[in-house]
Amino acid sequence: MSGYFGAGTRAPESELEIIMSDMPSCQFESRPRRIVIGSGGVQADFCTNCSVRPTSVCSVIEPSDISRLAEVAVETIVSPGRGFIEEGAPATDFFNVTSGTVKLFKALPDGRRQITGFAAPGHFLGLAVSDSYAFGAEAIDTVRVCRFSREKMGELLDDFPKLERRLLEEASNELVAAQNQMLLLGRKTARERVASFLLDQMQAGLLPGQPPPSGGRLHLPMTRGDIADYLGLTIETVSRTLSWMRGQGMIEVGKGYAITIVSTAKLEVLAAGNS
Amino acid sequence: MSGYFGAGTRAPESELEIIMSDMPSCQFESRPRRIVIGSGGVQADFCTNCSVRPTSVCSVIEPSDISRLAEVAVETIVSPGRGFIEEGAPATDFFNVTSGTVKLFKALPDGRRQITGFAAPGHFLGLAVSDSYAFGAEAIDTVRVCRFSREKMGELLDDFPKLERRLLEEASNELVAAQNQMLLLGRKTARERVASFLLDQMQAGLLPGQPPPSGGRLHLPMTRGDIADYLGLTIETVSRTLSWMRGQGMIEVGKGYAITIVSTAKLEVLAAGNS
DNA sequence: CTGATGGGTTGATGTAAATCAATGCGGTCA
DNA sequence: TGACCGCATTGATTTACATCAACCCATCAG
Repeated sequence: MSGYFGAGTRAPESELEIIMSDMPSCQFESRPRRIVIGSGGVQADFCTNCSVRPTSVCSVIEPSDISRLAEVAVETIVSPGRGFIEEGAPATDFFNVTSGTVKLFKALPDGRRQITGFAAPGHFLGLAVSDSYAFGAEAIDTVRVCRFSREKMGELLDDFPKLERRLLEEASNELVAAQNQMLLLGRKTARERVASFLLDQMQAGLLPGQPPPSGGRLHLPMTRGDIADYLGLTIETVSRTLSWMRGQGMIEVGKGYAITIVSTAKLEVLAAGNS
Repeated sequence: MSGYFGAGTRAPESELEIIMSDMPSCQFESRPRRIVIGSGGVQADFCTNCSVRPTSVCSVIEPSDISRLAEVAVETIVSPGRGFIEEGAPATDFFNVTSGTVKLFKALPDGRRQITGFAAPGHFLGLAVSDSYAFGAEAIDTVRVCRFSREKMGELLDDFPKLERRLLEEASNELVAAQNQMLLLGRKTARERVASFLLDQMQAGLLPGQPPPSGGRLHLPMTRGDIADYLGLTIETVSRTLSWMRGQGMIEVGKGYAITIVSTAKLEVLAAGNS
């Protein structure tokens, strides 16, 4: 439990290209695993121009020190459906999502799966402490992440105390979200869960760094199966509940991954715990 | 979201005695609320002799600086069933549990309740960030806590960077526990939940700072109702499941709050996800 | 064009756990 | 002493959701 940061034993890797199959955290991936890599951290504006820097943990690093950040960050592109953190594997890296959406999950031996959260751009991954990852992570759509080795992250933390405070803030926010999710999973009905989920997704879209949803229009990148695994339900129940909400005039269900929230008020009544 | 620490506006309070009814976080408490207070932080050995210091966040403060800690800590005794953090109330303080067990919970408007965790001695409370508490806290048995104002805590963090890292570690551990609980609540059956709970409680007893359970003997301070609210079940289901486990020769259910684990192996098979 | 595949919806049926209900038991208070 | 209360256990019944199953509609490969 000591040796919190800097305990990593990862071999130095190329700054410019990585083949995912070399990463131990991807051994469970069965699909073809060629991974495209963005240009590495050679130029300083790699971080300066980062679209999520203003909203991510990196924002606490002063522009004058930005090169330090760029040195240790390796940008990686993960294609849809690909996993890049395996539950239980040695925790060698931290990640910062720069685009796309990631699902985080835990699984039981028989395959039952609980998605513990969705990570949008700006989200920091890998905080869970110990020598191995406590959860898995998989790209939903095309995802870009900044990868930091645990070791180098430790050095950064020593040099930039602000970073540590920011990580604590990040962790605390996660904790609040986790507690809300426990209330949802333990005590809410299917309808309440789906309503809460839709409102949360709308809220997330209103945050800086996300494309703003206009007129209640949501673009959910995840499948019904993902939503079910997130809400502790089955695909069928999610589908039926969405259909019921459509019938109630609460939402409109578009083709593909589009859902439009027609009545926020009705959903809020539901989510708060009425039926 | 900024003004993380040090945003508190709490008036200076007596170091020696506190009446709980003066605390805004206790307005919801209907029972008589006279609270006994331990001798305050006047002498330096207040913290030096603290039984949980070795295992709590306070352990990172050097003995030479211990007086700084004692200055800002106020020891409070909370009697059984009494709440000392109200969900949604202004978050003015942090707490460190020094003895007894605390339940942390969130509630829906109609009274449904989810216990998000039990806090044992050494546990740090209040990490959830924002101006108001995201959860409530209530003493299960007689509880002693060290209280720190948010403001003073901010000063401590500025002066002792190690403290910040320790808090991050604490938060990360909480996060792992929360993820496990999400898996439990979303995907495990009643039997699996109760088995996981019993094993967790045994594990918690093995940690330093807790009375070591001998021969699988557990003393659970919480009621069946608390267990149910923690596991997302009803009282009846918890009771039935414990009876079933007794019938299976997995446990023995004693009078009051005593449970003896007879077969850890059988419980582990259950908890891992077999029926 | 055609069959396969993955995601989604909807219907019929089953079941784990909730709900409703009765009973026991150990405190505590009048 | 007896009435009451909180907590726990156990039984009967109900129900929300899971499971099983059929089907639609894209997309994609051959």
